[in-house]
Amino acid sequence: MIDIQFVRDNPDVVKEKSAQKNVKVDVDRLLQLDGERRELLQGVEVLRQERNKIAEAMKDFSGKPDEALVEKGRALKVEIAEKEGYLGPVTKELATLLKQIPNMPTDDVPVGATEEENVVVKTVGEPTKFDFEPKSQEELGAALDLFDKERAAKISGARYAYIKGDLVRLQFALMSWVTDLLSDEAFVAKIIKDNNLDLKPTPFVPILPPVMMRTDAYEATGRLKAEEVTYRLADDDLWLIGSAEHSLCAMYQDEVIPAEQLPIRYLGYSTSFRREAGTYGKDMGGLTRLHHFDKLEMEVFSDAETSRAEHDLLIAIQEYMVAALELPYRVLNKCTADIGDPNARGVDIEVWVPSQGQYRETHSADYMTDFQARGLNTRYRNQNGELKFAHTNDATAFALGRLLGFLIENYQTAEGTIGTPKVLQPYLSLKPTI
RNA sequence: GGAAGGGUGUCCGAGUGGUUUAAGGAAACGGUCUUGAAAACCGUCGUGCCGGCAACGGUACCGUGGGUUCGAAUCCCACCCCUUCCGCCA
Repeated sequence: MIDIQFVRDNPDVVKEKSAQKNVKVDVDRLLQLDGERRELLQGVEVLRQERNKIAEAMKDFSGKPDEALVEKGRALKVEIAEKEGYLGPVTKELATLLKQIPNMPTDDVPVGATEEENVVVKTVGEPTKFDFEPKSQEELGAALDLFDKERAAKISGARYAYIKGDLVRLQFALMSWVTDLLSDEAFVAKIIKDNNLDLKPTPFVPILPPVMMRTDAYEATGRLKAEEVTYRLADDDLWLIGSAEHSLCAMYQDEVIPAEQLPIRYLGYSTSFRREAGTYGKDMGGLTRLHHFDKLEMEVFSDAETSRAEHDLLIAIQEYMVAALELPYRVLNKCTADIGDPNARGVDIEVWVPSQGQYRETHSADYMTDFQARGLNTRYRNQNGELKFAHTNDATAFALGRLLGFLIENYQTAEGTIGTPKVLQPYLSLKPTI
């Protein structure tokens, strides 16, 4: 949620930046309601003050009530109820409009109307070359018996898979590697130093979050989409999370975090559930787009002063990990239309996919400033003793399903087997296929 | 699924109609004492909203929403959540 004071002070900025995000908002109506609400509120508060004065006076008459005062109190009660009746709907509509306003993009977010206008910041490595005809992940999967979508379709439907054998071991190796890496303070310190960031080297705490969330908490995160996007367990008022980020960012709802505990860095692991409605026919092959996939996700709570550096840290870690896997990749600075409503900034990393001859998204990094925490009422007390809304950042560590498919394509050999990335070799002692 | 207990400030916890401006304790912060620290002692210490340049004033808030009352943390109704025990169970 945005700060209403910001809207009052900068209505034109809000209009302009909302439009850049393709979000329709009625700022004029919002401000009109805000004015009405304040006027009504003052009227009500004056009456409440009178009522409180009567109550105060009545304290002295305990035992023998003053009929005149009682009568005045009765009249006030009716009047207050009437005015409060006007206040209710105005407050409600105002809240609805306020929730529709997206976070303001930072100045270094390119303005664009569609994802076509995302800006490629850099490209690292050359598209993988093969001196043989490379196979697609579907072909590799079939040849090496790494996943089975036909049987999954029989029992669950389209967009499900049985992931098997060495591909499972590859996933576990990736998970172990990343968990060890990010839990290591020296590693975090190194990335901070290499990127000239002014941050504490607090390591990431591995965490397994709940995969179901209540409606109220989910809504507060700003991440709950309609039932077309998120799976709902209607009988229990629960939703299946679309990312570990969703239950991680809600962890400190209605809490005040002591400043010395910041930053809090988590490495969450969970299965991510997505209905993928509206994507019929898209990415039907392989493991690129399934109804659920396992994902390692970084989540950071920080103060306002360091949150942008935390964002840069997460991107640097992402790059480090993709580069360590020796995958060709590029980094995109997403344009205003492509970052989410709660985002102030968003960066994607895309990995080269040989069978598609293009880069495909495997990572994203989201910088929310205090927008998300305001909705969740997650605060911290700064050194001056003031309460501030926390700043949140999240970023993909690895979206395993999709990454596994892209990884095996890049690592395939002329013999039809798959090589093992160097960094995973301590975790993976594979024979024939990998 | 059955039964019982409970939701109060950063935390613990008292509080069954008006001196609640929420007792008391802890933590935190400031000070006294001390070579320094600890301890002890003294002091400060809730949040949101509205108005105000500010000092400050007003108002709301004791799980949520209704209700009773001149007046509700306190009484009534509904709901939500947590804990414990039983049942089931990886």
